[in-house]
Amino acid sequence: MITLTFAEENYLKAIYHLSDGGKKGVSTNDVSAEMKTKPASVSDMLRKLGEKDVIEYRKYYGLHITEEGKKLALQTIRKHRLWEVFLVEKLKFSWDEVDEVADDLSHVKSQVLIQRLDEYLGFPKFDPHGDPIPDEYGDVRTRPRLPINDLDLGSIGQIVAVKDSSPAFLRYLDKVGAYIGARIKVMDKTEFDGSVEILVDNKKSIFMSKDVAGNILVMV
Amino acid sequence: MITLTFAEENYLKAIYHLSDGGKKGVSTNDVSAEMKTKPASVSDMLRKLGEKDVIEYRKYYGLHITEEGKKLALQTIRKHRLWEVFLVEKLKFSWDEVDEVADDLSHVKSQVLIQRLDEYLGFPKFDPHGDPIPDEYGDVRTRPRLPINDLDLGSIGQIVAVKDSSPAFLRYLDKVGAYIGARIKVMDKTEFDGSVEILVDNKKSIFMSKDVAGNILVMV
DNA sequence: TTTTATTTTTAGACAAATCTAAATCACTAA
DNA sequence: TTAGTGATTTAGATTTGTCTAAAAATAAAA
Ligand SMILES: [Mn+2]
Ligand SMILES: [Mn+2]
Ligand SMILES: [Mn+2]
Ligand SMILES: [Mn+2]
Repeated sequence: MITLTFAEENYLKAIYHLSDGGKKGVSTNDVSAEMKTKPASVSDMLRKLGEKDVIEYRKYYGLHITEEGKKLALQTIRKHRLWEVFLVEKLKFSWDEVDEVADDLSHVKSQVLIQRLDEYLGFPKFDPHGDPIPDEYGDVRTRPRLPINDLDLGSIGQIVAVKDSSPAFLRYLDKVGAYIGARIKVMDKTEFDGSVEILVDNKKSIFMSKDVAGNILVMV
Repeated sequence: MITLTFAEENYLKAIYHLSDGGKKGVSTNDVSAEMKTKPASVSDMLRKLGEKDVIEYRKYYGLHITEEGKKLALQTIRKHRLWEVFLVEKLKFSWDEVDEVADDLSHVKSQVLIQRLDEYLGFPKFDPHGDPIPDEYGDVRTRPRLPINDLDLGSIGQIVAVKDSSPAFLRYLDKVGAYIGARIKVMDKTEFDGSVEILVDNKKSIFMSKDVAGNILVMV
């Protein structure tokens, strides 16, 4: 049985995200930027993760996450997202405050704890940012979703997730009145700068830059 | 502002308990036994805790916890006990399963988390083992309580806490039907071996050894 | 193809927390 | 009052995770 340390677990989760769930290859510098540690530290960690067979690592050529690695990462992600649900649903945190705390909580060891928490929360399928919560076997039911950018003029959809979960971005969304579950319609698209105007819940109109529109994911 | 590492926090909590809340002096071997680490490791840690002024440490003569140390220990204890309440009240853990998990949870950094948790739990005053939960300023309202041993024959009282919180002892109490809040009456005391017979809730009679009786605390 | 720039790894150091083995101190029992 | 025992500390090693500085490898440009 593979056991990971606290830090290895963190790296693996970051690698999973950078891998886009296992498709893309990932470089040392990618991981360094994501983890905010120096490339030298990353090299060392990659060697260890390679030895534990959770990634396939070739010196100077980056890494690929393995099936085993994916499974373990998904367990950590499951815990993280369940705690995020707990913090928002039960403790009334706002969605921009939960990530850091959930990161801490998700390192608590007990299996039973997570089972009971899941049950207590009513087996939620998505976290406060719209990201799917893997089940205890690591299965994750993805739903097709695309950035507002990719919608045609006049098309309608529903906001189901955000790509960027940084507090700054989430607070911006709060301010303009965008939220997970909101029904939207694309009212205008500006070719020149990629900005978009959408109508939320048939009531409120929001202008947003290309950058913002690219970070809001909708289901059509 | 004094900041303690994960391990220092654990040691300080153990020291607080061994100090009986600050009265008694504590030896290196005491701490070693409590923490299940070697005396050599303890010596090193005591030096560090001494440098941080959370204990007063004289080589070869043991230690005393300082006021500052008490405050910090009580913060950790507060977190620990609030999490224990959460696990029992909300996640349906039994009282013999919570200590280890609560130990992990109580190292999560966020202040806000603990405030919100406290609020969510309805500002509980006691944990599942009957121990008082310090408030955010470290104030702890103690109530007079004494071991069943010290009760006279025929006297009545109410179980308010246990001195030993080990799973083995707690499961024993479950088995014989003793619990926090139970009303008891001392029916018999045997001088010879210190064993006691009590009547629980005017219904169930329990025989217990001196050892057991000494670990059940009652309010008269 | 050769040079240059960028990325990545190695080497060496450090802090934290632990251990074992050896040395030292303090108390106690002759 | 001193020898011996037990408690405690020191010395030195190990693991984990991080860093800086320097070396090496790859990728890009000339
Ligand atoms: Mn998160
Ligand atoms: Mn999330
Ligand atoms: Mn406890
Ligand atoms: Mn307790």
